[in-house]
Amino acid sequence: MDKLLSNFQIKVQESIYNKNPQSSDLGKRIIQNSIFLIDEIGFESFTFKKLGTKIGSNESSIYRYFDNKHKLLVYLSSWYWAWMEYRMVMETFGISEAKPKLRKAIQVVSRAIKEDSAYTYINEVVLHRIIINENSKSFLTKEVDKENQEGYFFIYKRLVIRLKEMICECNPEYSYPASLASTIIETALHQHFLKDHFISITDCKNQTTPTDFLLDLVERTLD
Amino acid sequence: MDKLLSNFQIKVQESIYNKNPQSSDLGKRIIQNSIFLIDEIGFESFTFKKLGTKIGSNESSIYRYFDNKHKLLVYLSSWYWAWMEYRMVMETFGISEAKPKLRKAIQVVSRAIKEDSAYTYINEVVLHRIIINENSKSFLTKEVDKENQEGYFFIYKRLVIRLKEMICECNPEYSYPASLASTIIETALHQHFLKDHFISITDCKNQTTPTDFLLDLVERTLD
Amino acid sequence: MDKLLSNFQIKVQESIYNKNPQSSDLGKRIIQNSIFLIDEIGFESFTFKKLGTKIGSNESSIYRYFDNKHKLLVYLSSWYWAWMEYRMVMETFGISEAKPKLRKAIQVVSRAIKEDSAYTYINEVVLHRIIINENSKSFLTKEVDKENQEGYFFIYKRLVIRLKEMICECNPEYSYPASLASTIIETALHQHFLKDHFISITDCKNQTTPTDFLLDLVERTLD
Amino acid sequence: MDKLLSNFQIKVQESIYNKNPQSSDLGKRIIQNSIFLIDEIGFESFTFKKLGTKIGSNESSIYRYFDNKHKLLVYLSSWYWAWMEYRMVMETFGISEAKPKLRKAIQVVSRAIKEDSAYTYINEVVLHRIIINENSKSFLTKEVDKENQEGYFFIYKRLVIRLKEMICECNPEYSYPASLASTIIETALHQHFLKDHFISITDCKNQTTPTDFLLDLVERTLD
DNA sequence: GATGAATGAGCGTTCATTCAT
DNA sequence: AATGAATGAACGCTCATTCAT
Repeated sequence: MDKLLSNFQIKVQESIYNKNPQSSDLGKRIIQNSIFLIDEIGFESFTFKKLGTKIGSNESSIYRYFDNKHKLLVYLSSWYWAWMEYRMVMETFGISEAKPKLRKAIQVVSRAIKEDSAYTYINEVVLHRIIINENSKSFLTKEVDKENQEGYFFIYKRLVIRLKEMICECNPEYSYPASLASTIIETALHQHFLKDHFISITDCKNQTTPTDFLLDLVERTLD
Repeated sequence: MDKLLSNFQIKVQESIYNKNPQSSDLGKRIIQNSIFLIDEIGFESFTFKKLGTKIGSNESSIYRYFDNKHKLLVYLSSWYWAWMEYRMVMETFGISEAKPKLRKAIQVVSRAIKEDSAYTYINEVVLHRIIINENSKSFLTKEVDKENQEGYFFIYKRLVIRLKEMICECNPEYSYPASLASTIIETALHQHFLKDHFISITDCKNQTTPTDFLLDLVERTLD
Repeated sequence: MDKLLSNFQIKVQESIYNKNPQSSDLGKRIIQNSIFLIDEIGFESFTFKKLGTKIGSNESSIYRYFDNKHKLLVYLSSWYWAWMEYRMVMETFGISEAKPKLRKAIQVVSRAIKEDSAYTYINEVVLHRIIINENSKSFLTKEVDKENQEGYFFIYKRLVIRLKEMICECNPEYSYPASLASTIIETALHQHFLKDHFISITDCKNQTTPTDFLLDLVERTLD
Repeated sequence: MDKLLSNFQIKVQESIYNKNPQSSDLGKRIIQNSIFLIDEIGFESFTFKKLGTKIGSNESSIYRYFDNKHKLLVYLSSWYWAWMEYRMVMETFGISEAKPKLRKAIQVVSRAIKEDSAYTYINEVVLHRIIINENSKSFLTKEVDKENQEGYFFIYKRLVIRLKEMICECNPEYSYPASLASTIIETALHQHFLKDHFISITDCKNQTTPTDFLLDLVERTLD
């Protein structure tokens, strides 16, 4: 499957970028290094100027690809969720029973990403770290409605809806499948954050991942 | 109780501010108007310069109270959670049974804030709106660990821990009381956001608040 | 005469351009659309990038024709004055008496351009508008003397000198024929501007054109 | 009279600046040196950064006074015309006859400014030079109507109207007093420019100033 | 000849902050 | 204690231009 994935190009909403970063070497360097740089200094301190310095290129070149750092974050976020969705679809594909299928899906979205799959210029371990810290900033803005209409969060929402459908298949009577699905996705990130920074308000440790908590939670809820 | 509350001063960690904004008229105007301004233009666009203009005061005066806008956000956030904790404590005080007590607590933290209690210079309806949008930005930073050590998030965590304890009282066997508690708090905000912006991935509407979803979720989980 | 004009190529100083825009389709599109774009957004906001976008071409292509936007303006200006001179020569050709000849010449340079002659890719109505607004910027620069030596304003000056000669023929005793001629040309543009923007300091209206004022002025001056 | 002038503060429309440059030492240095710098390098090349360097101050300080270089130009222009108006009023004050009064007014607005009156931080000789070159750029913009409504060109127009009234007093029958007045002002500048750069299309020399031409023109026109 | 990509330089602006009052 | 003025630093962005194809 990894072989297969390596040929598969993750597709991100065109409206987010001016020029597809996957279409050139510079574009790939922008993506690759923005992940490292955001991880290193945080999104607030991150600027195109610093990124330009890192990739040995003028910041003006980066503007060819993205209008501003916010759009770049939306891109990274979309890429992450597209990748996540792909994995979820692949890993649950062969499972016919509803419950094991949902369990697998939850595992996919909540497990720690342990090794770099190395089949692209994107380091998924680091990307996962920045998604935990920065994902919500991509939509917690004053422009969220306008950007939502332009499809900026389409992939993210599609993933949640897939999860919701799996929940419905498990228990068609359940009243809050969408809310549960969005809570799972959000919690998968949030508990990771808590385990790293606010350990007193989570039960997750490096051994006990959010996965255990979520699997348990969903099982109790849907049964 | 409202009477009581009006005399009760919400106390916020001293390390956050340079001079207590509750100690002067200017300080109160800073708090009062920062809430309105952040609600209006968003935290990213918010600056001390703009706030200064709004309150008819020089920006340099605001520095007497807060070192930077991030600390002001932490203050507002802490104030919100202190206020929430106070309400939770008050409203659950008389309830002796564990389950109804927890139910009430969940209601308090997740219900829509409908009317302005008007007993302070703080507009809680608007504050609630900015907490939904900006709360996570107060800790999703590179300085989180340092600031956590200085107690910036103490009140927030104490509230979660109170909730966790109520969960434990309901079901001492349950393995993830802290994670569940933090998930409740997070979800209470997040589902509000979704209902306002991403309606396709929530079941909450203006009628069906996050409260219903959370009460149902917790009941199923702990029984 | 229109027939004749359509075959007649307005010739502009070679030193202004790198490649003659009349020699290719792209060149003509550059001229045609630069007139519309300058009219639309003003010369200050006008850039080759925006022009490139408008004509569906890369900005670098425009550099083949003009070194910079200033030279393009000089080109448009020269084209306008060459066209104006041509019309003046044509329309006064058959008139033998000095005074009616001068009167006709003044009419030609000062009248409102009402209809699009449509025999070229250049919209003269719009070009007239941008000449009113931008002509003086072509010479009010620090480089004026150098550019003047290179012949950038040759056509403009030749037109004024033609007018001066007509003035001399009317009244060989008059002491300021050149100043009067240049004032006529300048005033023909300036009063158009005033009538559109500063109506309190002109007597020109849409009915009373600069022509009336100028004819009257010259008549009184030369008699 | 010079004594009197030195106490008289030229007043410029408040809407043009953020902070009155006459109110501080830095403000005066900004005005003083902007005149020299614009004269030296031209308005197109002039930037706040360069001005900041010249006055040994950060460009950001200049923004306290003017939003942009265009507003600074409008300020200089307004100052010039206010100063001109003041001189015109003073020098014509004692003249009761209409014709000599008008002649004096024309002399005031068109004569070469020969010496620095030295009673302010403003060098009028240099200011006159930049007005000749840059004045028209203050209104030949896309924003002219909006700015006109905000009173940016009030002083300029008031001067023209004063001149117009003098013309009317000379000859109440004359049909184009406003156009003649605006032409005089414009020509006073334009002929100065031509004498310095396009000598072939003016009769003005260093000896024969625009004044002679204009006095003659007006006399012939109004008699 | 025309184009697309990339770039260096610098512009206008804002921000957070300091200093003097 | 509060304010106003001034500033250094850096941000986001655009421009004109070059280079390779």
